[in-house]
Amino acid sequence: MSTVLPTNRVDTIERLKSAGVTPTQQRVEIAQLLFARHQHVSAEQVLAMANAHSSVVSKATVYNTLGLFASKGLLREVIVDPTKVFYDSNTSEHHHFYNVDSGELMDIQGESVQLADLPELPAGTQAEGVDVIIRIKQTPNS
Amino acid sequence: MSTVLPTNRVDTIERLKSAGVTPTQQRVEIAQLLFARHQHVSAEQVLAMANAHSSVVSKATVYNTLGLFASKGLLREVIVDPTKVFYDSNTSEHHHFYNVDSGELMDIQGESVQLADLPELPAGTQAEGVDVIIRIKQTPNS
DNA sequence: GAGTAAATTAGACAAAGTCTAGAAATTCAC
DNA sequence: GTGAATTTCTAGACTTTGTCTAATTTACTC
Ligand SMILES: [Mn+2]
Ligand SMILES: [Mn+2]
Ligand SMILES: [Zn+2]
Ligand SMILES: [Zn+2]
Repeated sequence: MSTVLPTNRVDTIERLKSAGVTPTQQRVEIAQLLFARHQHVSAEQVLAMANAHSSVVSKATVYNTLGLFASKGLLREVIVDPTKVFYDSNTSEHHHFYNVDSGELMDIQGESVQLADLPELPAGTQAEGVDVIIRIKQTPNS
Repeated sequence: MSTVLPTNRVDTIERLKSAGVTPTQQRVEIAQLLFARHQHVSAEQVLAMANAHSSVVSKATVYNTLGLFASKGLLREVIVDPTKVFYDSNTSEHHHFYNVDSGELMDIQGESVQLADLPELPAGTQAEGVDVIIRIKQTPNS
C-alpha cells in the first residue's frame, strides 16, 4: 500500500492542510521535494535540495519543518546512522535494509518481513512502533 | 544464552586477550565496568563511570576503546537514539524495547521476537545483522 | 489598514564524536 | 640492561548535526 505521490502544488497544499499543517511557502517547497517520490533523506540534503537554485529556506526552518511533518505523520524518522537522522517519505508500514558500507537505506517491500507476535510489553507502556533494520554489507568478491 | 560475566581482573584480562585485544590499564578498567553486568551505556556514561573517583581514562581513549571492543565483538552498538550511541555489553542475539519517553533501552528476553524469515537481499550483499526495536511509550493514565 | 499570532531567519550555541601531535608505556634487539 | 621501534594514551582543537534566541517577516482577523 503505497502513499499517494502528488506532483502539483495544489495537491501538496491540500495534503498539508489535511494533516493540520499550515501550508506556508517554505513548507510547500519542502513537501514538494519530499513527496515527489519515496526517498530517504537527511536534513542537510533537504536544505541543499531546497536551496539548489536560489536560497528559499533557512536551516532552522528545514529542521522545524521536518520535525513538524514527522509529528503530523507526513514523514517517518529512521534512526540507523549514528551521525544523522533519515526522513522517509514512505509512511506506510515497512522495514529497511541498511547498507553499512555505502550508508544507503532501502525499503523492504511488502510483507516479506513479519514479526511472529509482539512480546509482552513492560508494565505501563504501549507500543508506538516496530522498526526492523537488516544491516547488510557488500559481499567480498572472492 | 547469556554472556559470561567475569568479576575479577584476571578473567577480564583473559577475555580481552582471547578477543585479540592487548589488555592495557585503561582497557581493563573499562572492560571491568562494562562486563560486570548486562547494560546499555553511552560513551559519556562510560567516561563518567571510569573517572568517578580518580581520573584514569581520557575521552579519546574511551571512544577508541568502545570502538575497538565493538569491532572485536566484545560489545554491540545499538543505534536508536539520534543523539548518542548505546553500547551493549550483552552480545548475545537479542532485540530491544526503546522507551521514547524515558530514553531507556531494555533487552527483550529470549525468543519472544522472531522474524519469519529474511527477505531476499539486494544483489551482491550479505546480511550482517538484524535489529528489531520496539518503540514503546508510557500509557497515558486515563 | 491595524493588531495579533504564527512562521521564518541569521547566527550563536550545544553535544557527540573525531583528529592531531606529543607524551608515556610497552616490546624488541642486542 | 640500554637504546630503538611500536603501540597506546592524552589534552585539547576541531567537525558535524542539531537546537535556541531574538528579531523580522508573513499571514489572519477584524
Ligand atoms: Mn554522532
Ligand atoms: Mn544528533
Ligand atoms: Zn523507507
Ligand atoms: Zn541489549
